[in-house]
Amino acid sequence: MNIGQAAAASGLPAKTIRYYEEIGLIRPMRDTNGYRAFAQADIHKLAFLARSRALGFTIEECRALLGLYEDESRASEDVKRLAQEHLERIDVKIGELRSLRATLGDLVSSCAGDHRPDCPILNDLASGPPARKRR
Amino acid sequence: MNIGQAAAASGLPAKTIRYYEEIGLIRPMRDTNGYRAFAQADIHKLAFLARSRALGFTIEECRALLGLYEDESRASEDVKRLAQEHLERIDVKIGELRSLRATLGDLVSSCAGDHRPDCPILNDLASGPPARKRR
DNA sequence: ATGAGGCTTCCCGTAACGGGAAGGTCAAGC
DNA sequence: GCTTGACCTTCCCGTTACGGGAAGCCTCAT
Repeated sequence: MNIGQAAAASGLPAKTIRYYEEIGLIRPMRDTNGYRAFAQADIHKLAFLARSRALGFTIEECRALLGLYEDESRASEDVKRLAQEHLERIDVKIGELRSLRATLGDLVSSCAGDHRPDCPILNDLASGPPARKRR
Repeated sequence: MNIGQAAAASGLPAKTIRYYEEIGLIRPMRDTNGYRAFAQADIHKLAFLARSRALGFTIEECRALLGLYEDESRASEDVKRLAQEHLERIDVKIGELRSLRATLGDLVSSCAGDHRPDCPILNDLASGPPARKRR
């Protein structure tokens, strides 16, 4: 299996697969012509990585997860902790975005959005970031 | 006012201020010794930028907003549209994160997290990203 | 033999800065 | 007058996870 087929089978772009090899996430064999030769085990790893990345894990977390995946003597505790930390990061991020969304939503709805220059959005922006706690 | 004071007054790190000058967001004067000399107008712009960035606008959006801010003949419509688009991006992002959070939350709570190797999280990851629609 | 795809490596660009080096400047204290 | 320490300057590298594109080899079908 060369890289095009590995890409189709794993759902990852060829560029990404090459990158994963470069940073040592996978180590496919090489044919005599220099082409990468992917074994089924490689395809499985790639699919694992694709899914992990899709769930938002960073590359380094994926590396750790892959290590745990291949370690028969792992403790599920270690896996869970990684996922838990990621989950918390997501919650923090959601919180930040919701806060942003609220502020921005207020501003947007307070702006007439017509041909006149007066704009509460610009007024808010011009009031700067410090001393911004006046509710 | 040199850069340290401008930083304190605007709430932006000096590094960021230099960067903003480099990409043409501001154009402070220079003293004879080569030090940047910030006028009040520059401080206002910096505060505007700090607030805009804090609201999640990209640098290019900030550039546009700053342009509108300084354009007395602007239409608030243009400002509102920029903010509206940003708002929609935020909503999309929140949606994605919530979806992720749901999936990840299920996985985390399904994992025993003990010393044993069995782990539903790894099982899920190993099932790859394609054909993942089976509810 | 030639053309169309694949494959290879290599290098640049992304967003928005942060860290740190090497060196000039300024105000204060001795 | 000199030194110290706190500023300031420019410059260059590193970050995340790849994507785009060039230059060139391999293979198969016409």
